[in-house]
Amino acid sequence: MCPAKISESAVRRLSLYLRVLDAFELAGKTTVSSGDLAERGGVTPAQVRKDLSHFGSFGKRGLGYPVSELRERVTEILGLGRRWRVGLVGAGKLGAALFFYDGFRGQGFDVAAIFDNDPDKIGQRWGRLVVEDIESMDRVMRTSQVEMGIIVTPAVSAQQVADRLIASGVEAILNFAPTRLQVPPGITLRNVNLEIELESLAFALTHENGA
Amino acid sequence: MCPAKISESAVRRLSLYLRVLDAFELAGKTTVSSGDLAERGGVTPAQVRKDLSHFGSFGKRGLGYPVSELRERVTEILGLGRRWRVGLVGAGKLGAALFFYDGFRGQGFDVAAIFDNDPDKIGQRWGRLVVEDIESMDRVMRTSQVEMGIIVTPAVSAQQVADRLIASGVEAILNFAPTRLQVPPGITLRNVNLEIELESLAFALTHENGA
DNA sequence: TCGTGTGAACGAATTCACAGCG
DNA sequence: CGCTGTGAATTCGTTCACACGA
Repeated sequence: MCPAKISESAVRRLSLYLRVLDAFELAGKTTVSSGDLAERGGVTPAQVRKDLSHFGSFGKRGLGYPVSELRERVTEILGLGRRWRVGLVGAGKLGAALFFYDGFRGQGFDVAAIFDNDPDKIGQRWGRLVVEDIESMDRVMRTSQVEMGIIVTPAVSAQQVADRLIASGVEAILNFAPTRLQVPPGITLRNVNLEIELESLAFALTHENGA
Repeated sequence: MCPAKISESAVRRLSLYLRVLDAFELAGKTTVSSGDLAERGGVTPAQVRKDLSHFGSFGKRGLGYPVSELRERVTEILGLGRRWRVGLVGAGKLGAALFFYDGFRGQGFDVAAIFDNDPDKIGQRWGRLVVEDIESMDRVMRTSQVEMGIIVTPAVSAQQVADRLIASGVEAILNFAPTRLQVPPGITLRNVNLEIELESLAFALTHENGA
């Protein structure tokens, strides 16, 4: 009922449901059925029920799920009942875009440190933070109690940055650099790779038969 | 051998192999085994062979695959034997980061138009382009022969933008807005959602047992 | 009756294991 | 031999279908 082995995609769907629940709660609905959630989330009702059932029985038969309570439970399950401290490595354009992106702090994630190795960037003030030298990562990460790292450096530096992050105690990394990173077991890594996304679109357009 | 139904993840692995092949070719290697590719790509040798076998027999038994030839074939398969024209919708920070990102044009993708609905942004010169009014999307997209759209607008505008892109003849969309987009069949959609990635990291950190 | 929760059926994707060719 | 190419076996995720409780 609680934790066996939840698939990566199931977890991502929970994020989705959470957003749908937010919308329903805002709209004043007090209960939703798996069908309601499914429709707004673009999945099947059975999928919704199965996903939720991994963590317990939150619904009432014949009625559906209590919106507010389910929202709380899913928030808890995803580990969003608290705030997370994030370190951003790479003070380039993409780093800036992420840093100044609002729906970030709104969701419980605080950027607590920014790093770069470019002397021109180090010392710059970004909002309430100052861009730190990558060399002082270990010290800064520990004093700021950073738990997650986001890599927005060029590909060549990414592995080195990942190694440093891990050495500083970070156990979860989101990598935007177009490189396959090697991380030891126990470290969670997610990749966002623009090139791969575009190439998969190119493949789809090239191999579509009809239309 | 050629086209049945290739899974999305298999296509993404092809992108990966392509990058590994680039590295091998640069290093002067002339043949690689599935084991070589697997090691550098973080997958199993059997997976590599299976993925490639969907498109033909490129290897020699007892020897491996000819690097240069395989690289050409995979490039062709992914639809990267030509350049693609991309339209960027949203001239904010993230849009700018993507626009000025190099490894974009390097991979065969050219941003051919940028749109926004903010009067302050419309008319701005970005490199060789001028930010266009979203209202003129249909005309601009057609004269620029744009084939793919990238959405980097706030969530509230994203669906409307997607509809317009599709009306302008675009059949492939990469969506960075944190919203579930509805698109008709025949339109390829990929989502990149920062919030979902972070939440999946939060889940992983919350539910890790060992350490 | 309605919608959940869930075992069972199904299907997709990965891995295994080996025949076959250089 | 060594390594590919591929059916067979397996694992994993999704969907079905129905018993059960509100």
